[in-house]
This record gives sequence, C-alpha cells and structure tokens, in this order.
Amino acid sequence: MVTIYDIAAKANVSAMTVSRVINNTGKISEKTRAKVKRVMEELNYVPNQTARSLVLQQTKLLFLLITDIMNPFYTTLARGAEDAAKKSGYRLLFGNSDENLEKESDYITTILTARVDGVLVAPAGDPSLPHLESLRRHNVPFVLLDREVPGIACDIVLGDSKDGARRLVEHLIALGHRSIAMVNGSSSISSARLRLQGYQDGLKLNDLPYDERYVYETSFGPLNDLTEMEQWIERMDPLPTAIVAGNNVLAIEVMRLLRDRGIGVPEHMSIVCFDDLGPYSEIEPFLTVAAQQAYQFGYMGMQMLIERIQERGTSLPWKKIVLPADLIIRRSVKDIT
Amino acid sequence: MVTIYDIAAKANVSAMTVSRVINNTGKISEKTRAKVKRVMEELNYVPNQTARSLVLQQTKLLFLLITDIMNPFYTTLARGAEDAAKKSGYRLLFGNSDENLEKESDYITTILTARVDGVLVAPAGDPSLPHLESLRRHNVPFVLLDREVPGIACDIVLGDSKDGARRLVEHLIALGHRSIAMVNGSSSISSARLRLQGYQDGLKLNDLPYDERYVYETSFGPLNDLTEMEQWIERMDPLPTAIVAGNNVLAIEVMRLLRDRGIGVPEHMSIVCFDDLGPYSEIEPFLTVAAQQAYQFGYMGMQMLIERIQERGTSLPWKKIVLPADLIIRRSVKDIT
DNA sequence: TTGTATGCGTTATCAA
DNA sequence: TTGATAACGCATACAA
Repeated sequence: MVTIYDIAAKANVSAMTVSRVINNTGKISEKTRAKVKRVMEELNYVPNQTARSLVLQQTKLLFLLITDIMNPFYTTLARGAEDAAKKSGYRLLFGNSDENLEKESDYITTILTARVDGVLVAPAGDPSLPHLESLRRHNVPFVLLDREVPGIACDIVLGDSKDGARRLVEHLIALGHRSIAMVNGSSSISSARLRLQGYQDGLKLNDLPYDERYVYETSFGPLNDLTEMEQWIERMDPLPTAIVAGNNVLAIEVMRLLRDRGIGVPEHMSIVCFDDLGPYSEIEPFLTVAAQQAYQFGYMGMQMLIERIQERGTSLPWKKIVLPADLIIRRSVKDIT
Repeated sequence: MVTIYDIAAKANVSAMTVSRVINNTGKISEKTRAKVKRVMEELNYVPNQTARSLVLQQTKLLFLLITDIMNPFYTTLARGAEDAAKKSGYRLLFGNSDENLEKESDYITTILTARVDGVLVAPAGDPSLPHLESLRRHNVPFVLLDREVPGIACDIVLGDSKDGARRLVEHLIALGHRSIAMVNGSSSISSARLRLQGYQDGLKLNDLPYDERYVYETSFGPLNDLTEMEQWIERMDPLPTAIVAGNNVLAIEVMRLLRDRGIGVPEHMSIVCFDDLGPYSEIEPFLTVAAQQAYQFGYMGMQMLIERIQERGTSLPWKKIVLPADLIIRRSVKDIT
C-alpha cells in the first residue's frame, strides 16, 4: 500500500508536507506542492480513510437504516438521503432491517463499531427504544424517519398519518361507501396507530360506527403467509365495500388475496392505501393512494442530521418536520352513490 | 469514548488481556475473563472498528454498486447479496450509480479510500473499464454482475441475455407476430448487445427480416425525457405489432407512451421485456417477461467475492456463472395467429 | 515554508 | 497466563 511516507521519500520532503498538500492546509511553496502532486499521481496514491478516521475521530460516513428495501417508499427516500448526503460530502451506508427487531439490533452494533458520524433511522417500532437509547448513550447523532418512538426525544421527519388516513376514508365515504374496513401495520408502530386514529376519525365525523372486527392488524412488511389475513376477510360478514390499507405493501397483498378469491377490485371491493407505488403507478394508474413525499423524507432528514452533526456541542432544540400526504385519486374505488 | 485501556484499568489487567478476551485468542484464566467481561458490560464498551481495521489491514466491509436503486431487479439482487454477506460475517455498503459514469467514478473513489475488502459491481457499461482497472491496480477484489466489460478478466455472474431475448421473440412469433420492434439499452452495455443479438437470432431463425429502423437504443435507466422515444414510434411505418423491451424500466416507459397516444396494450400493441417487476407483478400479472433470477445474482456473486477474498494470494481461475432467464407468460401479448 | 514528535485504538510479537 | 512495546497511516502541536 502506498502511504504518505512513500510519497515523501520519493519527493524528498517530509510526510507532513505531503499531508499538507493532500488537505490543503498550511503554507506550501508552489514548487513542492507540484512535485508532491506529481509523485502522488505516479504512485496512484489513495488516502487511507481508516487511518484518517482514527486520528480525526470522524468517518464522514453516515448510515441509513430502512425497514423494507423492496418498498418504493423507502428506495425513493433512500435516493433523497443519498443526494443530500453527497451534497455535503458525506458517504452513505444503507441497512435493511426487514421490520425485524433482531436485524435492527445487528445494524445498531454495526453502526456503533463502524463509528459512523450519524444515523437516519426508520425504526421497526416502539420496541426500538433500547436501540435508540444505545445510540444516544454512545453520542451518535440520529434522526428518526416516518415513525415516532415514545420515550426518546430527537429530530424527526414524519408524515401526517392521521390526516392522510382520514382523507382516504372521507374519499371513500364521498363515493358512497358506508362499510369500510382497515388492514394495518402493527400497533407498536406510531404511524400505524395514527392511521388507525385517522380511520376512526373519518368514520366518526360521518356518523359511521366503528367496529373492530373490521380492523385487522399485521405487519407493514412483506408477509410470507397470508392465511391469517384470509381468515379475517372470511370473518367479516357482511363484507365491507371498501378497505383502507395502512401502506402500499398491505394493499398489494390484500388485492392479491381478493382476486384469488374472485373478488374483483374495484368491481366488488374498493381499495385505497398509504404510500404510492413508484414507477408502477405510471403504467397502471390504478390504486388511489395517500402519497407521501418519500424523497423529501430522506432529503430533509439528511439535512437535519448533517446540521445536527455540524452543530455538535451546541444544544439546538429538537426539530420535528411533518409532511402532508397527497391524495391521488385513481381507479381502485367504485362510485356507489 | 471507552477504550480497552479504560477496561484494563478498571479490571486491573493489561490492555492486551482485554484484547484477548474480546477476540477469544490466547489462553486466559476464567477468572480474569469473567472480570474483564463484567467491566466491559458496565462501561458499555464497543470495539473501535476503525482502529482494528488499521492494524488488521481489513475492514470486513464489502461494497455493492448497482445502477438503479428503483429497479426491483437490483433491489432483489441487493437482498441476495446482503444475505450472503451477513452469513459470512461481512457488512455491506450500497451505492447507486444511476447508470452514470461520473457517479460510478465517485463511488470507486469512495471504495478505494474506505479500504473495503471487496466489491460487487454492476458496471455502467464498457466505459467502466478504467474504474475496474483502478480497483485491480489497488488490489481490491471484485466480482462483476449482470454486465461484462471487454478488457478485464474477472469473476462474473451473468444472465443468459441472448437466449432470453431469442425466446421472447420466438414467443411473439408463436403467437403470430411478424413485425417485432425492439427498444434497448445502450450498445456500450454487454447485456444490451446480447439482447439485440438474441432478438436478431430469433428473427433470422424464423426467416423474418431485420430492419434497424425498428430498433431504438437508449438508456436502461429512468428517462426524464421521452420525446426521442416518441419520435421513434412515430417514425415506424407501419407500426410493429409487438415490441421487445431490453429491460423492465424500458417496458414501463414504452407502455406509458403508447397508452398516452391511445395505443392500447395488448389490444393494439404487444409488449414483452427482460426482468420481472417484483411485487407489482403479483397484483397485476400483466407483463410477459424473461425473468432473471435477481436474488441469485446477488447471492452467488457475493459468495464468489468472499471466496476470492479468503483465497487471496492463491490464484484461482476466474469464474463465470451464467444464469438462465425464465419466460413467464402473462397477458401483454395478443394472440394474432 | 518545512520538519519532528506524538497519539488516535487496536493487535502481533516477543518476553516474562 | 499475562504484559510491554511496536506498528498500522495519518494529522495536530510545536519547533525550526
């Protein structure tokens, strides 16, 4: 491996001078600078970030932990985070927890040992609290994305889940639906709780009864077994005329299930959901959704994180950004007025 | 920051003993081991991977460079790579080049300075050669994914592009199509070239003429301007009855364009493409595709990479894995026999 | 403008 | 079974 000492020897200067050329610090004569640069080229020198990190006590490495790499909401978010990180000269590491606390725990260990400068976390849920406390204890700045975790105060970017869910319900009601079910993520996740509340609010505002048999709670992530969901659908009697899905993944799963049972969407069942489907929505503009500004989640979250890192020491108050969801009306709801 | 010296002091041993406990090396009495472990717990000790990397000359960090993070082919591939890396105790960094040589170049720099132990690369195309040469020059083991680059010998996982494309064409022909166009990625990408050849082979085997006006070459990545593609479609006179798309992204773009112009798929135009659409295909099993085994690309590529790293020094011959594509017949082709 | 000494946190080597 | 010392590659403080 070529080191600054190799450069120094060949250029007849000290290692310190080489370091100064690399970092553009201190005063250096143009002649030696040119000479050092030439030797660096010749030897294909690449600075060793590991050594640099050790002495500088910073890695210029940031980490983004998402819960589902197959979900366009998170990949779009990742692009936003990537762009913002790059703009500020940080590199970005990704991790994918699969909505799984153990995998999340592994990543927290990785994050701690790798000494990254900061973390963007979409937590698996409320039980993620000890993970976040661990980050806090080790002075790793972090920003939460999409989900709040009771017990921890921090910077956070959220979507307006309650409002979005309420609007989805009211859209259904406006088109004549009176029997509306909901399939949702785990109630240990703040966004799922808020979406349920929004659903309830929507019903109440329109004098419709809330019936918990019409609500099914499962995971936001890809399910490998749909039999429970199937049983829930069988249990509902009569069937609702519409279903609100807590996110896009659930919407896809419900639709697949319904179609397999010969229940056409939207002919026999209307479906709406949270989060858009990325590029798919363009070829098949089918699902009516409450689209969140995924890219902004990543971009703004990353900006907050970097600001937090750079203002280290000073005690900025915690910031909370709430992004509205846009109702995009397409064809998955039947007008039955 | 808590270091092994803090542990050592509090446990009344030397730093070396602490290091031995951490790494399970050497002989240590059960008593001191227990004592050291207790102190480590008390102090919330986390090993500093940066320091460790510096002395061990390895980071246990691997890198996966993909060209389109929004494409389910690559996210599925990423999951395969992640699983395989984890199984062997490596951590994984992701990068997204956006089919863009400059971004790819930036990531190569990142890879070099971060001193990762190895890289999985889906190269942007033939012009990626200098990037790969740079990796080779700095002794960074790498495995190519999905695309060959003339001029570099290395381990590689490929799909059988030529065969897959030929089968797509023959499927169309079997359903009566005689006028078949192709929209493809850049000819500076090996897979695009092979898919074009497969297309040509399919025509020739069935005594159909090849007409280059029916072939349009653009980028495999998301296009921000579809006017050129639109002009190509307008130029074709008469319109073909079917189009083969070089990948899933192109298929989506063509379909959107056609539908905007009132050309229904598959009523007025049949479409097939390379690569499946991930979860979306499950709710809307529409596109007939040559599905590649995306997960296997990542998983097997990662295995090869890790083997290459572990057999460092010994000179294994380069390996080449070619994965077949599965023809999945759905509803995007009209039978006009 | 340039160089020397020192330390970042860890592990390998050798000695006790 | 344990410990002292040097080294990994670089940057900071201070000296020249």
